[in-house]
Amino acid sequence: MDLSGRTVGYDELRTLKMLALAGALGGESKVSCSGLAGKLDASTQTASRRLQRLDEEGLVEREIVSDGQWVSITSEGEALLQREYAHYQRIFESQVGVTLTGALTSGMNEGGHYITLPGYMRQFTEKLGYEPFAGTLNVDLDAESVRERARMDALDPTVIEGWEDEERTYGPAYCYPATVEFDAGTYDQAHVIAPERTHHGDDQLEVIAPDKLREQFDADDGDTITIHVHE
Amino acid sequence: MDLSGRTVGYDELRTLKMLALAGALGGESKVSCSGLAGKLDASTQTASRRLQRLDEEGLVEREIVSDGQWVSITSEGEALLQREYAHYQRIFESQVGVTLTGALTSGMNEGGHYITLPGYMRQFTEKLGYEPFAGTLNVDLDAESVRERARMDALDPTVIEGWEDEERTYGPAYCYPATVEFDAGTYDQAHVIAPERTHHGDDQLEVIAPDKLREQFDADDGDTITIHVHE
DNA sequence: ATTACTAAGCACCGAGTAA
DNA sequence: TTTACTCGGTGCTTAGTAA
Repeated sequence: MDLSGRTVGYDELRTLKMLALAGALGGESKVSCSGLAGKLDASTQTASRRLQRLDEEGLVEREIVSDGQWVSITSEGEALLQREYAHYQRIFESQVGVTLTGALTSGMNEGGHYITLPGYMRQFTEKLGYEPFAGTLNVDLDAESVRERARMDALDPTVIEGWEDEERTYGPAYCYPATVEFDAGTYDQAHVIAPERTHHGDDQLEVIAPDKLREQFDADDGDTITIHVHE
Repeated sequence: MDLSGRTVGYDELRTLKMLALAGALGGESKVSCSGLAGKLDASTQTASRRLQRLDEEGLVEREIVSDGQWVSITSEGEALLQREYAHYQRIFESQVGVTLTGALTSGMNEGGHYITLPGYMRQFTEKLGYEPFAGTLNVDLDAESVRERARMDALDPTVIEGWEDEERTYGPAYCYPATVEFDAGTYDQAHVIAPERTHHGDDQLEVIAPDKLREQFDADDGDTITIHVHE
């Protein structure tokens, strides 16, 4: 299973979790290798190495001072912890699924172009059971939802394979079944579609559906909509 | 940091988590080494070995059949996952603390004897700021609370050191600040006291306080009481 | 197809050391 | 005190094989 693609061992994640518990998530936290080594039940060398590695991977930022170091977890590191948390939530909480809210936007609508390409379209028909309307519904997620979104990683998506033509390659995408709530009503045969690797902090969400939702629900830019991503 | 004392590597925990996600928590789940290997991004041999190890540690139970194996996570394994979950909750949830409910009981009241020993009493005065009443309030936790209790591990307790006299040694104990709710009212200067290593499935909880709570709140055996363990 | 053993390779760990 | 380097030893991983 991916830990965000990189070569991050699970022991590193454990170290990252320790740092988060030590308060390195909100902002900087003063850490010493010997102190960390104690918590990890390992040598100071190992603690030092783990911190270096986390640094190299971009999961933490450090400022080394004479009597220790100031460590803060980056947004990438936070995303990793969120993903792990989402797994445990999925294990222990009966309430699965993620509810996101945001404002409808036209955005750049790049997605709308891509999904019509035959390499993708064929797979939608096959794997989702419908041919999506040739455009995506774009949502500007609110801050809370941008964070919540990480929990989608705990669900298992329908994987749309990447492919290539003569000119370029097209990356894989993940589809999550979703229900969309508009002011005018609810639509429940939609899917959230996301590139294989969602950048943390991305506040754009794209939805596909067999129908032109914007028209069907008479929705305009700025309307607040709620997306319930289910399992 | 302890993973329940035993030599359980973090990689094993990761495997256990995967099994839980595969449904091995509620009951048995059919697993094959190759499938598990895929999820773990490791070889089938490693998957096999991890399962063996989890079995040896008593964290899972297995029944090997011709085309795979049926795996179920033991209560000990579940406790381990709960502890890990509690850590993440502590990281991400502002609402920390654990609320437990149960029935008042006289029990054997072993604790009541121990706490009066000078080796402990001295530390209570010093570290908790009061001299506890010479008896513990014993609570029979309900099933839900027995599970919830694992989350206390994510809080950091006041540690009462172990000691010894000529005859025997006395183990260390953990104290967690707590508020106790009786029918007759609420008391908020209490502590839950637990031996260093709580046995999973233990449904007994012991509370100490400067006053004789049973008398002060006119409580009898069988009364339902709520204990809120805070940070 | 399974699970799991053995053996070779390699990555990780920690002692010692430097700055 | 720190952090982090080098360097042996250990133990985990994987390929191959057996059942």
